[in-house]
Amino acid sequence: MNKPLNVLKALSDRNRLRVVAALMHQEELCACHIIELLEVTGATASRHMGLLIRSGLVQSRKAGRWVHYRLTADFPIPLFQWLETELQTDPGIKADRKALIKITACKH
Amino acid sequence: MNKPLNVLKALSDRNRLRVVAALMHQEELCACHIIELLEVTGATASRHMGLLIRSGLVQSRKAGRWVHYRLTADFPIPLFQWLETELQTDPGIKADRKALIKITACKH
DNA sequence: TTGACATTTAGCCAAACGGCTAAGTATAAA
DNA sequence: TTTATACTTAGCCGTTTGGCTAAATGTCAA
Repeated sequence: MNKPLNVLKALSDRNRLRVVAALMHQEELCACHIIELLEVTGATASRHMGLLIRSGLVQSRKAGRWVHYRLTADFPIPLFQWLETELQTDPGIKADRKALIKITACKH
Repeated sequence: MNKPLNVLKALSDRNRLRVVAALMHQEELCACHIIELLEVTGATASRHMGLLIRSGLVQSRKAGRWVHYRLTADFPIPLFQWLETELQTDPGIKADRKALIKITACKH
């Protein structure tokens, strides 16, 4: 049960869940956007993203000095559905979405 | 995002996931069955079950000296679906199901 | 090639977690 | 009412986790 367990562990941290929630409505996010959103150091953000990648939920794309993250094509659909309904009305997530509008305004 | 986060945290432990997987095919399990399945002390099992209950995934029913656990009626359906497909073929879970046949043979 | 910038890796630290034993509570049986 | 049984709560202890800073890596610009 390692695969589903790793997925559940990956999602069972507030900041990682915030990133996944953001990627559910954002297609792609640069590392620096995630740093700004979570208000953590680059090192911390990088470690979180590494864990999400190893869980198979997220993939990364390197573009020059920047790294862009997105959900993988095989992100489990039922999980996506459940998160969508659960997080739709969440105040924290709604605040994040609002914050992301400003954060992603500066393109890389 | 506390509710979904608590659900994810509740499921992100191997032993708790094993219990939930068991309850997906078992309707109801007594505490002593869970102790036998996980091979942990009663105290440890009790703490895990308390956490699952507080997450809203599991409910308990006291019958005399025994406590029986089952999934709640509002166990998230997409989550159930996903776990079912992911765990269906898992060797550990299959072994658990087999073990449960013997464990639940003695009725309370 | 050098310098600046974006990200990752290594290593430290406090907090959270999961196991245990021992003690407490509740119920049934003697 | 006493004793045994089923579970929970409290408290200890080693491991994991999530944050940080500092150092390493990789890429672009000057």
